[in-house]
Amino acid sequence: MISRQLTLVTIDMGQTLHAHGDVIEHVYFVETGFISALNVLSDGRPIEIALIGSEGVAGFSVVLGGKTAYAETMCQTEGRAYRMAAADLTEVIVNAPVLRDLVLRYALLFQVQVSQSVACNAHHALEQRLARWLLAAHDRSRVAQLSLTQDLIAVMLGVRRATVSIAASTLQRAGVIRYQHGKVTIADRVGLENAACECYEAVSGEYRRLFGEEPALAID
Amino acid sequence: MISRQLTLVTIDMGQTLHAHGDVIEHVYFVETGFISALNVLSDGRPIEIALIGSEGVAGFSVVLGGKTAYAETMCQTEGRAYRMAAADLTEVIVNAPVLRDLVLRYALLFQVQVSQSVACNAHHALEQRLARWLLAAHDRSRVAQLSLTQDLIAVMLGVRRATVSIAASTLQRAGVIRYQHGKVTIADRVGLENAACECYEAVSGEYRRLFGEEPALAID
DNA sequence: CATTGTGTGTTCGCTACCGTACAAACCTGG
DNA sequence: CCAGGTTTGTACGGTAGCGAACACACAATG
Repeated sequence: MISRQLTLVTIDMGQTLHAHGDVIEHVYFVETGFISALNVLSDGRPIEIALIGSEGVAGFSVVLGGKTAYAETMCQTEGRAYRMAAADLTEVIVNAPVLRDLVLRYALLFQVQVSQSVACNAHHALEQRLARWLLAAHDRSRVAQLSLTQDLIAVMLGVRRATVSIAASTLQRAGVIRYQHGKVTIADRVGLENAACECYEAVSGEYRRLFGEEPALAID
Repeated sequence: MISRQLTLVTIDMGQTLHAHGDVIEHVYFVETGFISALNVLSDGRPIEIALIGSEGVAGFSVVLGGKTAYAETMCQTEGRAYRMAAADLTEVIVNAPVLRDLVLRYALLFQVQVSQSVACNAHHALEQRLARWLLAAHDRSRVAQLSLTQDLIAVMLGVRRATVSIAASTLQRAGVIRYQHGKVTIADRVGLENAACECYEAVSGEYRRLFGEEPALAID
């Protein structure tokens, strides 16, 4: 009965679940909302390495043998998650091969996201990257209107806010998004997909390959 | 007796061990030399996401449940590696917790490398990144003179060769490296460390944290 | 209603790196 | 020792994004 060790908790926008270097006390199986995994440089500048939604687990690196968090995890929306003590997870997976394989497979998907971001950041224009990011956020929140400032997105993408503003204006003029004071609305999902680089599709494809056909994890 | 399933093979410079999308037939426990893990965009442009040396295993993603390779692995030097059938590895680790934990911990280190590259590529100047890359290559080959053209390094770092040439000239004028027609010599290791960004130290530190104190894997 | 804070659009000059190109230096094989 | 391929240095104009700054729009509060 794994459910004994799970607690449903609410997660708040801006909340840090794991700070860099901290011992990982809990992992979070996301239910709703989404979480950014960040790499923080010594001067404090963070940059996003991957987005975590209901497909994922924040703090999964305990399963790979990590005691402390390398990536920070920070909530980008309010939402809900099942929290589990890290020690319970590492213990329980010994005799729960299905759960273990699922978490390991997620670790692989996470890695694919980060790898793709390396290529994307190196070779794709900001406007495409912004579109890709909005699509990923949209997938994970499933609402058309997101509470996201350009300032925040700029930090995630590792660019200036002004640069995001210009790219967002272009997308807005094309009619695919609308921006209103801290809120983005996805007006034309297909248009946004066309505006994004291949990286969105590359990661989605890998997600389908890894998790596609089978049912979602039923926690009992 | 794991050694029964291991074959010592030579790896050649330029050889591709896993191509993107291919079924992973074998994994390679690197003995000498080093291997680049690459993310290839659909237009064919590759970019390096991590370096694999004797600390690592090319093709480790089978342990996470991946059947096909997402990252390409390509040898940057000649060297030696113990090759093992992927199926044998996944089978053997069921009853070899030490080996399994070691490979999983390596998967985590690999992830740290890729994550750090995201931040590094976004925020650090090419000269620092070049220094970082040379240090990583030097660590893994343990020889001061490396057979590496600027063209190759440019592809790895995702920049033009001309840009590498300029950065290399600066490092050369500072006396930390020497370049002679396809061969780089590390002349001043400490100077090179000073020229590199924090990312080199961040990854090394994480390596020590994950693998530092214990003896290397004794395969018997 | 006025005030204050927050978010957005846009500007300035600046720099790192781009794509392309070409010549010089270097190694190798005949 | 010469010819041809490889590697490196350097140049050109072009551009995406930088840091800093400012005005304006909107939202929340008293």
